[in-house]
Amino acid sequence: MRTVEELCEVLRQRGLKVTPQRRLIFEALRDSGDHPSAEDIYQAVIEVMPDMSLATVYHTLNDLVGMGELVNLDLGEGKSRYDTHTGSHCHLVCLGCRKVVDIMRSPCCAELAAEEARGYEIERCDVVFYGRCPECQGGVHD
Amino acid sequence: MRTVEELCEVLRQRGLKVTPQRRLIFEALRDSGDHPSAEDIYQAVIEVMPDMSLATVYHTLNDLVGMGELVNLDLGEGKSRYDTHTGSHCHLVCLGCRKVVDIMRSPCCAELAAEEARGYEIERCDVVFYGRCPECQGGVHD
DNA sequence: ATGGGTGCAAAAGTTTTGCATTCCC
DNA sequence: GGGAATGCAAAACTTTTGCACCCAT
Repeated sequence: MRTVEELCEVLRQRGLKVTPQRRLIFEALRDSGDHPSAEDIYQAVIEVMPDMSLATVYHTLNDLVGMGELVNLDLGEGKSRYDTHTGSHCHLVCLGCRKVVDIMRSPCCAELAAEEARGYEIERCDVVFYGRCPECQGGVHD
Repeated sequence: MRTVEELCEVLRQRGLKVTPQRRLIFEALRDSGDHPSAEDIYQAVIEVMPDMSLATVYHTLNDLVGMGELVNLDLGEGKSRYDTHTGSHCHLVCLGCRKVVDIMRSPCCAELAAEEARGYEIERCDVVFYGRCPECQGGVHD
């Protein structure tokens, strides 16, 4: 992820405005090592700016996704998570605690044989591994 | 996917009841070549049984998923799609028309090096390719 | 007859939208 | 000053749940 100042510069270059709310959301994204949901970001920012609206959080996150500065992850939880790593990589999700970790390698299956691609122009490939992290092994299952 | 009669037999073996609603939902799944959403199945069954409730559709689909007879696909659309192919395979989604096709091969990236797995017990791996089908190429983007 | 299934409506949860007000440029 | 951003509330949308009634076994 770019620095907060770089993201502000991206906004300016697009004629968008740099507001305290947006700067705070950028900082929350930078500080959330994890893969936060919109609600996670909202909870983080209202610690500092209690009047911030959840709608503002969604607007800003959607803007970042639209500018290619953030990735919207759908891990089958019924809500989105966001990833500041915009490069191609895989994810590993714990079926117990739902923790998500990055696997920093390009999906090896990104190569699709011509007869498999059926004439599609492939744009990207999402790979998600599901398993149990060390802490959740041996415990109750789901 | 099993035949409708086989699915009914699975229900009986579990002490569950075979109702006209459930049989109709099984038929709708069998006849929807595609990867239908709950709403798609609902629209199909109310053609025949107009009083069927959407809640019944959800109940039955969830039961099938719980019994391992159906797979709940999350393709980042904000709603679930269902796949009667329960074996391991990949999916290819058109970013234009959202059509989904199966790629009948086991995800080759299912092998995760020990240092990448970080001690996780890997259970399964979802692979989704995103691209543009022949009909949606050259047209407007999204 | 009995326990599970169904239909209806309401609820829950996430995300979007309309609109008046605020404020960055 | 002007147009975009914000906050609030309501709406949209998918999915779940509570409950009274019904029906397959």
